[in-house]
Amino acid sequence: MTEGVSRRQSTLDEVAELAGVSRSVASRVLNNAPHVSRAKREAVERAVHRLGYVPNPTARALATRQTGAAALVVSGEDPSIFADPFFAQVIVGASAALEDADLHLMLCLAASDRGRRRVEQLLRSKGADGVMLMALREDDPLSRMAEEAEMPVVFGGRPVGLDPRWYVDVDNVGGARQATEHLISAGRTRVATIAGRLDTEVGRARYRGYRDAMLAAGLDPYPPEVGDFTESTGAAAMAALLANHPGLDGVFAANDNMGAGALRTLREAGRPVPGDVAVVGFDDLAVARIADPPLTTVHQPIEALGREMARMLVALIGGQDPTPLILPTRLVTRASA
Amino acid sequence: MTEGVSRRQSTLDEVAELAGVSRSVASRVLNNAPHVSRAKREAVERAVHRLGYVPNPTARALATRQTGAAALVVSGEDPSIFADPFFAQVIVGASAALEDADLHLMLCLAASDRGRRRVEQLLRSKGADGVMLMALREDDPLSRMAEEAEMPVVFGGRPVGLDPRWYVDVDNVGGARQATEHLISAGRTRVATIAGRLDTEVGRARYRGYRDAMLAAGLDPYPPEVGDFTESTGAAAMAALLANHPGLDGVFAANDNMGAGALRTLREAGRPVPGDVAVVGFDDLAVARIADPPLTTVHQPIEALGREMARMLVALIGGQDPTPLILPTRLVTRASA
DNA sequence: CGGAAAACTGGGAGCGCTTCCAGTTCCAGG
DNA sequence: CCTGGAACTGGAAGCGCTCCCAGTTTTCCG
Repeated sequence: MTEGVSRRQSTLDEVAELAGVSRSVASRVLNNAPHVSRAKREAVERAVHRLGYVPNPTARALATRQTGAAALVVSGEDPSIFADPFFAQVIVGASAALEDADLHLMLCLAASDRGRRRVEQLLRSKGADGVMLMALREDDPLSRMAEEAEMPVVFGGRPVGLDPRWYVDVDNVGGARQATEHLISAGRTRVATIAGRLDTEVGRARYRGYRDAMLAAGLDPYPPEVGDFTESTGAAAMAALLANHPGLDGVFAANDNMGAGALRTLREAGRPVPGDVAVVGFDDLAVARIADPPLTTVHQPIEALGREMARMLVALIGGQDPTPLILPTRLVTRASA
Repeated sequence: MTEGVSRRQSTLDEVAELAGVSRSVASRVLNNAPHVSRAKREAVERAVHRLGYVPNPTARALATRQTGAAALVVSGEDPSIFADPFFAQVIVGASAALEDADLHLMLCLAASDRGRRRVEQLLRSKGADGVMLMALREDDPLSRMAEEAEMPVVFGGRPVGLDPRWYVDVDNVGGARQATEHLISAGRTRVATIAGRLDTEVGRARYRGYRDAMLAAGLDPYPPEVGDFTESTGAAAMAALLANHPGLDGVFAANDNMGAGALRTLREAGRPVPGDVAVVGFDDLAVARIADPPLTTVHQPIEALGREMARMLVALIGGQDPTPLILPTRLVTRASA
């Protein structure tokens, strides 16, 4: 009859006792530190095995002043922003890199006031060894908190109006320029843009890229029609564009969701794509492949973004001073342009 | 000149000293426990404020034997399974519920062997107060680990071959039946199905629902054409179906991704939807709305799934014994059927 | 106004682990 | 056979907080 009843977790003391050594030696074995004779090392290992001992991470954390966890904070006033598959990919990348450093991933959706307060708590109480911050808005209270935190902080994408010391970003300006140039080089001259919220750096940067490309080609940039990166606002923006500039023959949408929305509006308006109007998106998410017609878009290495953020954070935690990173983008040509 | 230099974090002892009380009293104030006079309470609060004191969660965890965190473990041999927007929504729900209980969310993608070992470590070392488990496969090693863990465990969706004590699931059988009935009641009689992997409970349950509905209507169920829940395998499965049963007039796809793939194949094969072949999906993710034609599908309350899992876990952690939950689904009629 | 009950207080013993440091032991080399 | 140093070892002092408990002060009635 196996006694499955909750036998208390065994401790390092018990291991040491069973192995006939002191707690210090047992500890050294577990952290494979030097100064342990082969014999004792083996004795301890045997004891660990027999007892099924697992070190208590909390106690270890208290003693070492290292929590063994890194936090990924996603800001935004609406938790649904997180539903964007973008974040899932970031997480996959970050998770893998943290795993390599044997750190746990804490996820904080800092949408509500309450959530933000908890993040502040986390930052100030050193509840994690470091933090990755994403999707900050203009005047986001998290910016201030992050600055005051005496803790490694890595930004994912540069926040508006801040110039953080450590960040990983994607070449949004370059990508948007490339997308617009693609449209222009295909002979389109009346190219409008559906921009993302201009209180985000992504929204601004992609608009800037569009604008640069237009000016460089000697064309007049259109005033940006702004959406909030969702399909429905993309559709609405496209409708507005069509109403104000019926003659346009190309559209650069600041992300794929809005691009898909634009395609829908164009379809409903009976304007063939790409025959009449060509459309380019940004992100290269699944929706771009599924859209009809499949959306030409700017691919960005999202998983790599997450991975590099985590790596940078790990370096920071390790006392190094890594340099910021800007990841390249690349145009993916499909049927829509 | 403000001394921004890393002044050591202040401790409860310092607060107590500044407030002129003992550490115990200060502690009681912080946990607003009874037996503290109004005067001392205020004195402590003032000291906390002046020192900018924030309790150290690690020390608290060690003393209370509660980590203040719950883990969400997503199994699967491929981390990309996590890219499914499904999980993002689960997380939004779970995160909100955990926030209410003031618990942090740890996310574990247990794809690699290494990842699985880390989860085991977590389970055995009580590195979290409880665990939510999702996407288990048949014979998933996590099942055994979860059983042995002396820690609250809640399953999201029932794992194949296990009958866990606590879980939250969605009415997959009922939803699939409903979807199939919808097809049948629209006059379709040659209804095939694109099933999800049959080594997952979801895949099996949805196939069972399809089968039940067909039999109940006196129709012959088709053998399932199996995909792995991705768009491309959905497209491939549809192609296979078309090759084997060119006469079919309806398809129930076990999720929206595969449904979207099916739509693509049908479009490429020149089979009008829904005129020639009607299609119904499952999940009601964004892709269903964006698909062309928009996909009729079975809506499942994903965010609620996450929320209820977290709530159940919180109850369990609180020593209660909640009952399993099966969340209802509902048919959403769009153009594809 | 006395005494019992209730409210409050602070000392101290942990929680389980790391790590400093003062010994001990063990070898070469002299 | 002795000596200095390198290799080990284990005692003990924390890490910062909770909480039991015994002692002290109030409060409330009869």
